[in-house]
Amino acid sequence: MLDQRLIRENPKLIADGLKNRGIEIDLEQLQLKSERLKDIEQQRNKLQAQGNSIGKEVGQKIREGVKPNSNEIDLLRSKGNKIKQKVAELEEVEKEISEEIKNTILTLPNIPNKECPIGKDEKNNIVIRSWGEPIKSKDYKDHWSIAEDLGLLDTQRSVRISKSRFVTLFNEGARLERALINFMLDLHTNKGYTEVLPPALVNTASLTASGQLPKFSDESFRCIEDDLWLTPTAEVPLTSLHREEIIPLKNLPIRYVAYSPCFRREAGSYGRDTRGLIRLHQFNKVELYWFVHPENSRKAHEQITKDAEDVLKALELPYRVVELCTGDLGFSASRTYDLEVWLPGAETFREISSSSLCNDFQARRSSIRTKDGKTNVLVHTLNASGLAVGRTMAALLENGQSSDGTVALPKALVPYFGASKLKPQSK
RNA sequence: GGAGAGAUGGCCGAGUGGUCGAAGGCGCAGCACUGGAAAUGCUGUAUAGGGGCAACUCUAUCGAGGGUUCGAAUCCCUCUCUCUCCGCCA
Repeated sequence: MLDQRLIRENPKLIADGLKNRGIEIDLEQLQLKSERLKDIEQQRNKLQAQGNSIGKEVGQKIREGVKPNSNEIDLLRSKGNKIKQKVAELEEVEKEISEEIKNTILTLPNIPNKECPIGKDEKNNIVIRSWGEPIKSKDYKDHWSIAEDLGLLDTQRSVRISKSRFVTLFNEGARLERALINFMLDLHTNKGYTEVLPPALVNTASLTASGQLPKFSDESFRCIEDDLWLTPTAEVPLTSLHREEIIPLKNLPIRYVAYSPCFRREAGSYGRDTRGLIRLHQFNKVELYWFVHPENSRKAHEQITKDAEDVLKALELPYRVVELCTGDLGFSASRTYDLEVWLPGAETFREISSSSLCNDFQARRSSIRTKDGKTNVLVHTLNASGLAVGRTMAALLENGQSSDGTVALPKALVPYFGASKLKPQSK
C-alpha cells in the first residue's frame, strides 16, 4: 500500500513510478479526495472538541449542585445534541470517502526503486551474473520424459484424483521431493534462519496484507464457507506472522525460512507448460522472508538473493541472475532479482526463484513497525524462494541425465536422498 | 456440533455513567546509590491521525460494529474471537 500522505504531498513521484510500470493513472482525483478527507477530519475534530467540553461542563455544574433538569443544563444539552448531529453527518461522508480512497490505494502496486531498470516487459530485464556451465546438447531429454521413464510421477492418475496441473510422485520421485525440502531447510537454518511451518489456509486479511488481494483473487483457491484461502506462497502467512506488531529494534533483522505447499489457480495460463513439473496448481516451495530496518533493506536484498543462489550452487545447477525491469515487477515488489536455472532438455533458462524487496509496501498494509528511538517506523520486507522444489527437481533431472537412462545427483543431496543416482526401476 | 465463561495498555489486573488513555503490580528504559552488580529509591514508558520550529496541543481507540446519553471501558443490540466441559476425531 502506498502512503496516503505521499499521495497528497507528492503525487507526481507516485505517478512517475507507476508510469514506469506501465500504469497510466490520474492521481489528481485521489489527491483531491485525500485532501477533502483531511479537511473533513479536521472539522469533525473541532466539533468533537466542543462537544467534549460541553459534556465536561454539564458534569461540573451538576457536581456543583445545579439541578439536572434546570434551564441551564437543558441549554447545554441541546447544544450538545446539535453538535452530535453535525458530527454524525460528517462521519458519514468521511467514512464513504475514506473507503473509496482505501479501495483505490489497495489496488495500486508498489513504486519501483530508483535502481530498478526502466522497461516495458521481460525483454528489458537485465542479466546481472551467471554461474556454472549450461549444457547445450540436442540429445538431452525433457524432465517429464525422464521422470516417466524412471517411474517418478504419474500425471494421468493425478487427473483422476483431482484435475490437470496436479502431479502425484512415486518412489524415488516422492523421496527426492522430500530430500530436497529437508536439504534446503537445513542449508538455510544453518545460516541462522528461523524455521517456520505455517498454516496452508489463510484468511482474507492475510492475503490483503501481502498484496495478493484485492486485485488477484482469481489466482488463489478459496474455501467460501470459512472465508479462507489456500496459500499461494508462504510469503502470505510469513508477512502476517507479525501483522499489527511493533517489533523491538533489537529483534531485527528477522529471517524466516518456511516450507509450504503452494496453491495457485494459474488462471489465464491455459496451454502454457502443460507437461511436467513447471506449472502446477499445487507445488512445494521453501521460502525465505526477512523483516529489516529500512536502512538495511538494500544490503538485505543482496544477501537474501545470495542465500537463494547458494541452494543452486550446492546442487551444482547452472543459473543466471536477472534483474527485472520496472514493467515486469510483481505487485508488491519495488525491486526484484529472478534466479533462472538452466534446463538443458528445454534448452532454456527457467525461473526457479524470485527475490524481491518490497520496501514498506507490505509493512504498511500489515502495520508492521519497529521502534526507532521515539518514533515508530514501518519495517521493510523481503522475500525469496529458496527454492521452488518442483522446478528444482526438474532441473536436477534434466541436468543430471545421461544416455544410459540414469540421473546423477549432486553430492550435497546424497545424505538426504540416500543414493547418488536415480536408476530405472526393474519391473 | 451442544453447553457455559470471557475479551481492558508489552504482560497481570482494577474499574459498572461524568474530571478515565484508564488505579495498582510486573516488565522495560533512564537517573541516583555501588568497585561492579543485586536490592532499593526517583522519573519515564500505548497506538493512529491532525496542528505547531518547538515545548506542547487537539481528536479517536478499553475485541469489532451499531444504539441510548449533554457525557460510555461502564447500559442495550449484533457480530467475531478465545477459553472450559461434552461429543467426534489424526
